[in-house]
Amino acid sequence: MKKENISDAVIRRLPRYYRQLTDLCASGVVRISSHSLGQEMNITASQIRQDFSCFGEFGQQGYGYNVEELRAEIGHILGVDNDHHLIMIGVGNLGHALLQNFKFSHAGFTVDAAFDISPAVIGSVVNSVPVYAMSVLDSYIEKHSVDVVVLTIPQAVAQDTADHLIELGVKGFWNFTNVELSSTDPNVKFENIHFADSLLTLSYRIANR
Amino acid sequence: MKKENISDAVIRRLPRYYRQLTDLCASGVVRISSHSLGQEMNITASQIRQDFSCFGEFGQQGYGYNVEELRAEIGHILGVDNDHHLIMIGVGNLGHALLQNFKFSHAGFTVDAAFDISPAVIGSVVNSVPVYAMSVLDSYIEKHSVDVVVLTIPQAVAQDTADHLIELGVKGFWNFTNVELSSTDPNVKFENIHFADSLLTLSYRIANR
DNA sequence: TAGATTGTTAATCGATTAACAATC
DNA sequence: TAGATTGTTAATCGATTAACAATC
Repeated sequence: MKKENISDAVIRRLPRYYRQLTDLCASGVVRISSHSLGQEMNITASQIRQDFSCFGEFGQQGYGYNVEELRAEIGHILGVDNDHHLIMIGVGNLGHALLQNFKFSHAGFTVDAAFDISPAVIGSVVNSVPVYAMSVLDSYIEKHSVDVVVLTIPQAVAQDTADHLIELGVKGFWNFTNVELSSTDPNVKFENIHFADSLLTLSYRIANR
Repeated sequence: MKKENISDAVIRRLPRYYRQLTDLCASGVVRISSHSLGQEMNITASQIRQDFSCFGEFGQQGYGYNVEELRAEIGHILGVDNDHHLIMIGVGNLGHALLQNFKFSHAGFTVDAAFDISPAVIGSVVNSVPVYAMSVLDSYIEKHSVDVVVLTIPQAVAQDTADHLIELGVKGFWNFTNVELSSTDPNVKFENIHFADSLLTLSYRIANR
């Protein structure tokens, strides 16, 4: 175990392992070797063992890995059992869709509240999440613990809103705006969903195959 | 210029360059050097020049790059001037949100139609995109050219739907389901938006800072 | 012209793969 | 026990960075 300097590439594979192992659990598979897991995921057995060894020793020689156990370990590494608290800013079409459909709890998150400027949604409750006015955001954050803010707001106000929230002490952002957010504080983490970048990548691939 | 074997990492940086250059254009910046572009994007000047040199020679010694020209070149490489045609399958909350808000045209895509099984949306028109019944999907694809299918459907039917569409000749998928789609045909391209993977990555980062 | 900056080649760094002793 | 498979060290591969001649 050498918990130092886990590379971005490794971290991004963890959710994939977790997903695959969840599927295997659901199919009732009890044990799996790095070799067969690799075949299913199109990853070499070597890489899988390397990846896991960053965090501990989860297998057994001659046997492989217990699926349920390994799933729990990786889930733990990812923090699904941490009960993080989250609020959403911007309850437009996309925010609404996420509140309705996305299983935040599967990733260990509780959605406590949502905020918007539109009187049309303020006061409503979406999938049991109350929608408040932006004017009460500051006092909300002062009173509650907020680990992550979901930004589903227009591009134009993205960086300003993020800056304001960082000042209030927010350290995690799930950013759906097509803007590269940044902070001078390296402890503030941004995870971006850049729809446009993704579609452009696909555009390149279908044009250059 | 050596258009062979462009790595995934390079391709994924192209949309970011395009985005930054679009912003610079909008700000009226005329020229930029690899050094200043790198500072703005947190990328080394070397890497920027390496990346661009995969596709051609877009700069001028002693001057740098003309912003508008470079933006056009990268847009061209990404295929934004290709007029690709796209249909959406699944007009639930998320599909609806994309149709309403996402600027498909900025990436060079025209959304021709959407399909769903729910009578509640069949026959409706969302942001001037007509929603048809799934039962007419096959005949639609036979009659029209479809470059990309957006999959905003439930997980459970994702791989089956994709398989069926691949048989019908579809070669590009923008996949929003939390499923790893695959095809034996290497010419079929998948680009995934895995919300859950993204949030889990953020969960890891805030838990391990 | 002199200064700036490119495109490209060479050097470095990091990530992936292969190999293998340890051991269940 | 013999076969299988791990965790880890070493070898390879590829991507990033540095350096520099070419030249605007």
